Amino acid sequence: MNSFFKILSDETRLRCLVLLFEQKELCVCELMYALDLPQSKVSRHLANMKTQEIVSQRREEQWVLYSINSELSDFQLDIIKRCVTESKHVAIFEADKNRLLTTDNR
Amino acid sequence: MNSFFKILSDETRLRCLVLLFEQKELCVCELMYALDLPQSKVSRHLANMKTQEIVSQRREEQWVLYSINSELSDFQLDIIKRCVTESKHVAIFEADKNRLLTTDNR
DNA sequence: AATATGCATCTGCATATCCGCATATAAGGA
DNA sequence: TCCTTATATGCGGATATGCAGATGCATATT
Repeated sequence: MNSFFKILSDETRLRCLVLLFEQKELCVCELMYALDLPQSKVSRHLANMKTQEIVSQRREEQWVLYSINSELSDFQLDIIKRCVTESKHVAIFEADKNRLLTTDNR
Repeated sequence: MNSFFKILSDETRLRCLVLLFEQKELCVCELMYALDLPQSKVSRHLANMKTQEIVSQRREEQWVLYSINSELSDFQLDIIKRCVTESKHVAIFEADKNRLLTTDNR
């Protein structure tokens, strides 16, 4: 149970999850633009979450699309949903969403 | 937001919070019996959570009674509640509760 | 072929976190 | 005052975590 919170305890990972929850699928480059963070940093955290089976990957042409793992437990999903709700009152998350919408999609 | 998850990401702290949520107030020695962990470890994590204003303290004679801070945000409280629900399906948390009930109260 | 792009991974480093042990402090009672 | 119990904390060591930058590699694109 606490290992799931370890994932959420890093700001970068939490920001990724909030975006992924709302957007279904995002590639690494979309996430790095939205979060305004270096590619290696974003990629590393996604890899981490993939290992912990919090997100899934699928390749489409040159992009790797990440999404929330559809097999998360109700518990995990409830917590993420609650974070998404909460994120609407938190500036950094709103800024992420704005940047995401104003980038050319890939 | 993620700093709250950092608190929950440690198993000892999470176990403390689940017990505190259900029992209103517990002293350090009750918690160390329930969790079966050394006093310094329990005390240190409680001090940590007090600094982060997740729990409160009050002294009663020789005991220091800890409780969930009554000023937590709805968000924080929702998450903890969800953990308490989840904990009913997780062995280690149930074991904690059993030990707590079978110790002489202080 | 040469170049660009998207992504993953390794290295080296700094810092944070957690722990046990020993000791300090505080309250209560003999 | 001395002892016991309850709690807090300083210290040192082990481990974990996070980061930037470089590199590798596969797949476009020209």
